[in-house]
Amino acid sequence: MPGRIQSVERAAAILNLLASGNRRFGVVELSRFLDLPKGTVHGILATLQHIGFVEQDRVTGKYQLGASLLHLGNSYLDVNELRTRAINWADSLASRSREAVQIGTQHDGKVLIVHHVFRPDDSAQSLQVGVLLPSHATALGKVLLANDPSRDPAEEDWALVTGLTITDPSRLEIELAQVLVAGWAQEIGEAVDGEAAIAAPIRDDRNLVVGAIGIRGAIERFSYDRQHVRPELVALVQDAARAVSRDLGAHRG
Amino acid sequence: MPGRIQSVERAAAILNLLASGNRRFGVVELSRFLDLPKGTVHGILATLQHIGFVEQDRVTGKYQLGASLLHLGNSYLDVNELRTRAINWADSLASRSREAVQIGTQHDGKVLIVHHVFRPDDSAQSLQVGVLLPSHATALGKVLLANDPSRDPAEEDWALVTGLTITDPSRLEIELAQVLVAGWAQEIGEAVDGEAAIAAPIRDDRNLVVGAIGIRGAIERFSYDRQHVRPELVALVQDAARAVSRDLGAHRG
DNA sequence: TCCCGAAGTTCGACAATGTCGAACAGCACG
DNA sequence: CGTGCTGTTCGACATTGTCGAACTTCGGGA
Repeated sequence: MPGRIQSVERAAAILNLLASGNRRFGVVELSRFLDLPKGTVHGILATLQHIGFVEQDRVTGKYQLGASLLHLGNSYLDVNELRTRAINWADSLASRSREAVQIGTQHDGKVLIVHHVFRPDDSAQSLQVGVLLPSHATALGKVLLANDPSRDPAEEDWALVTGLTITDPSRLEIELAQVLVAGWAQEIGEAVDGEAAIAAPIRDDRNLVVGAIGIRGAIERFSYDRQHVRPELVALVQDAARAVSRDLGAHRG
Repeated sequence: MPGRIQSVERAAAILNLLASGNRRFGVVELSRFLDLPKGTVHGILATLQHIGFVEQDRVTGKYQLGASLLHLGNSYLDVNELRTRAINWADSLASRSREAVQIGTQHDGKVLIVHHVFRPDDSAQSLQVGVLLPSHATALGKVLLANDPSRDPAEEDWALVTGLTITDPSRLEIELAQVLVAGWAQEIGEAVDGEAAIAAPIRDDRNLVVGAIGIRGAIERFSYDRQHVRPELVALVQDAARAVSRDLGAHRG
């Protein structure tokens, strides 16, 4: 019988639910979400627990994600070609720009951060690898959206992240069109209050955009008028993006 | 039918295999490892690919881990109580000791790093969250082994990591006994050439050891004679461990 | 103190489900 | 142009997971 394996898909649905709120879930709660008998859900949970993908709180009986997933996620980083190739250039971009560097891929309509270099000379930063960020509010996301031919612009609805986030679809489309021709994107205070970012696309050997690299930091260092970012920084990001693309086998630009 | 769900366990076995070498695996290769028909393996892989847990190289047809796992692993960190409670104390330990801080849990006989604070004023460090380290060669691991009542000392065989790694079981047992009474462990050049580490146990509300916190850095800063570490550093680590334990609800020191 | 409700867990019958292995298709090498 | 690898498809079979009712445990009200 060809097709998807039901129990594996259900197990994945449970894991995704568990990942969706940072809290523990009960059996009946999960069974309501998935519209499945609680006996069935319990059986899957018992299996997932046995393999370490979920853990059960010994006092409340509720379930949460398990430690094995942390190691699996980390192992993914080792085989991610984009990240492997980009690491060296990311370090260099960080030291030249003196800002934090992020590398992201499109995942599920959002931006998945696969690499993060801290800003030099500043250790009070939190690590972002593995985080999913909203596409429309980040420079990385705008680059990925603008270069994604297979998306449906009408479909999504964009949530407000900060007061400055672009939520109007038509205004976003205009900006994405500009990003596409310019070859880079900016973002000023749209994702985090007081922070700005710049990003440029990374292309593979078929010249398809497979990711984006960018820098992020305080608005004051990125922009003098809170409208336009400093061209020197844009040039640094574009140089890094081109260098990574070349490493991945891209031919043009 | 109570018990484990076969297909889910098989899917997990495939994921673990894929995580075990940083390379791509073919269908037949996996089917040989698991002793399953390749049709079966292919069906599971197709499902795992559909849910984003594995990805297929479009040119070679081989499989590797998928990006969804990175996000799931990161989500695990949000619900990990040990990590949540320990973060603040870890930052403080890092700034007091001026060394990199690690927090680890026992997982599969090894040490799983769940949190990592970079050494202040030094940005050339690689992130370790999600990494599995050998127990017998690290200070964190020694603390966890010494406090694990359910392990079988005879069973394991300890691999050489550096020239200084302890591989003799009886010598290791003696050291673990000392760790247990002293309440902390050291490690000098046994995991990484030129690096030393100190760790102490973290206890939960039942006074069981659920993790360990420690610092790691260049041997020269940790020890003057390459035999004993500086007592001031040990005191800092023990203070931090006690503080985290108190946060977790532990009663006695 | 008792009862009720809601939680997590167990269990067995049923049939839907995943498994198996042979056959197919595509590629690289000789 | 065959030969030996891949990864993939397919259908029959019976193993396997699913379902839902019954059990147990816990905690809050009455």
